[in-house]
Amino acid sequence: MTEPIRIKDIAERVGVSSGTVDRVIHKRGQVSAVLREKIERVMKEMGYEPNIAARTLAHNQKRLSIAAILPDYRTDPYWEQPKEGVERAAESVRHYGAMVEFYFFPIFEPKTFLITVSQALDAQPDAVLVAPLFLQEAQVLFAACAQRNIPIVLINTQIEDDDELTYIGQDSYQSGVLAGRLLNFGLTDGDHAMLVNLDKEVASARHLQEKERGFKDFFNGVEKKSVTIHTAVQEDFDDPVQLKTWAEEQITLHPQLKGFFVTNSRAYKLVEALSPVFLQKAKIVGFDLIAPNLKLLEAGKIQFLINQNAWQQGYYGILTIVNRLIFKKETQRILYLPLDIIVKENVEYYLKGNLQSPIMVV
Amino acid sequence: MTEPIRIKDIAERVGVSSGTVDRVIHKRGQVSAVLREKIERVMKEMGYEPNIAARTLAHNQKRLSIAAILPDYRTDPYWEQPKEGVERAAESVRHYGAMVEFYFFPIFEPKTFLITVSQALDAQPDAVLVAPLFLQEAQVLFAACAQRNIPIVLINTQIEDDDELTYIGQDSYQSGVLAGRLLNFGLTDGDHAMLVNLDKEVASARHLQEKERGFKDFFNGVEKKSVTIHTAVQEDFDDPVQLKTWAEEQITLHPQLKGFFVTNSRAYKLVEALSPVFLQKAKIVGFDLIAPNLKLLEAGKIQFLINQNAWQQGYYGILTIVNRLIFKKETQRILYLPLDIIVKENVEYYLKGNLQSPIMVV
DNA sequence: TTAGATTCCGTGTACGCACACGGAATTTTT
DNA sequence: AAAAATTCCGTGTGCGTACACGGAATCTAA
Repeated sequence: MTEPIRIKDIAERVGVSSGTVDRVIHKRGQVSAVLREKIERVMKEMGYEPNIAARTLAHNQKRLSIAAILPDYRTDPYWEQPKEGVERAAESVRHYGAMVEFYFFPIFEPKTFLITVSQALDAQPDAVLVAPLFLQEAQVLFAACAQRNIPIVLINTQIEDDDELTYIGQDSYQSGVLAGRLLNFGLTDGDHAMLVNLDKEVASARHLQEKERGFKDFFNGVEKKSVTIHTAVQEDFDDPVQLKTWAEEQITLHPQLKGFFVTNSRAYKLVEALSPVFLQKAKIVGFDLIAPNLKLLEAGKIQFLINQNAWQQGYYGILTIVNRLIFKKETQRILYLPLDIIVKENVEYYLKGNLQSPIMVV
Repeated sequence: MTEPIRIKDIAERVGVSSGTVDRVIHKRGQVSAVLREKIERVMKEMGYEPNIAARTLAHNQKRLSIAAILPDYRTDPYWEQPKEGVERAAESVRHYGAMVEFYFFPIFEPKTFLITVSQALDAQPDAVLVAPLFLQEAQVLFAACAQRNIPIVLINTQIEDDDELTYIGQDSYQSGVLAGRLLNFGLTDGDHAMLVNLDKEVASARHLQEKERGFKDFFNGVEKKSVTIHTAVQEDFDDPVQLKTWAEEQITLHPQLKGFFVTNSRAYKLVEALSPVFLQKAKIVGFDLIAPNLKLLEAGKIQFLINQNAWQQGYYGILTIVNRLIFKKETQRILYLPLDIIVKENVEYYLKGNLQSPIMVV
């Protein structure tokens, strides 16, 4: 193995001190143009790559505080996963001087979200990780971060923007297409299928719209069977009685209904609202490996779950920030996590956050 | 954030020098029992965790050479993936003084495998990564490694042994069960399905046996449809004409045949041997994201591919070794990688080795 | 031309850990 | 009891990088 090239090697080759090379590397100026170019050339020639361990060690007096603004995990089991991913990542990077402060907001309250945001910003974080559920209110946060010049990483909900936003999560459209494919496997010609939004403010929820678009596009595509698609929204998913009534209505209305695609992690609520008899023939595709869903997957009452990798969204979100601000690495603007297809036979591999051993980005 | 505890902090608290604490940490003796216990106690109390960056930096005069003994990737596209995973990992850990030397052997030649092994061992590696395709011959390698007291990591083929072997790969039995589940989705009552081994020396290939067992167990289980299962072995898979003849025989023999489970990455060879007409109705489940399979998945001629994560097998294999020997971390004996279900709608996420940014285990 | 301002570059120290070296304290031997 | 051997522990240095500090060289202004 060839010995790694050090700053010192570059310096000696050029005939300057290591401090000068360092200034070039960090673009800290104070170096004449001639010398700078020469040093840059020699660095390329010799293939210099910084020693991360040494860099980290030298850096380690620096402290990095990250604000994680997430929906309250106590109001919705889905949000436990990003939280745990963030916690795990925080643990991994603690040694490098990064710390994470959580700020939780109630899942359906845009106004409280704004209050939470201002609390987070008051603490003067160096970076922000956020699940920007509310399009309007998120803009306020984006503006504030742009003004303070601190990087911001979005998870779960993708919002395009002029600023330097990073998104980590799923491709919602594609997940809708995939759901179509999976339902299609289980259905036969003439069946009806229904896309169900068990959510609030669906019209303004970008990711739900995208899923619907993808789902419909699949069945308009070439490979589909002749399946009729319905769509429905039910905002009162927290009231079992009402949900049951609603579900039975749908079934009577569409007797050919054989398949459901629930666009978020609440497939279990739909299953609970459907009669056991009906369930025997029904095919259900949902999202996310949360406990109530897993139970029904195991019982054969949910056929497929698409894993949104919520845990990884949190984990990679933090790692991305640390990579940028501590290791000063280039990071990608958009990281689409895989759309894992989960059945009971492979579910166990996706439960522990996929990363059995702590992983550190270098 | 609480400041990280350093060796120095421990030393001051106990009233000794950092050198003494260091000797306790590394169990290098030269410390009285009383003091040792006291230091160990204080370390726990204060929750000492070594600074990986500093440790790595201090360690860095050490060199670690790893021998990677793999089937020749030129004879079988499957083996490109582990090779690339190993290469990527090698790149990530180069800074830490680890280097990987490849040793390739022809995929069906046990004798050449032995020669390759002795070549690898002649180079005096500090650790070995191997795909032990040949049960008998692998024992020779295990013995040699045990004698030299160097750790060995197995990928792809799991072999139990008394020695301290580490296995990274799939759970073959479970992948068979999963294949059963997937085929079951596409078949209807009364259909026949066939498990096809396009391989040589199947009887002594542990992982193929396990897949078969899992597949059959699924259809003997509760949730299955009434599907009749056949199994077949075809060793002359490299001769298209012969394979075609054989395939047509099977179809005439079993007119109800609607589904195939190919137990390795050669599903594409079966597809090429089947008539287009027959393929329109056939359901095919295979393994691995190699180019010819991907093309057929895209074309809708293969319904499902199960991803064996061959890339990751190589990647995590190297990382495990580095974790053990450089970072001195505990590593797990068995790492079962996920059994990803791949359809054309989610295939793209699994192609780039899943790790877009270089990742280092710490 | 000289003092002052500015640009440019070298030196030194710290980061936390690993380990070699040697000195002090204790035990064993003479 | 003195010498030798052994156990035990502290000190010092290096790993490669980041950055503060200050000195030397060059440039500007009087």
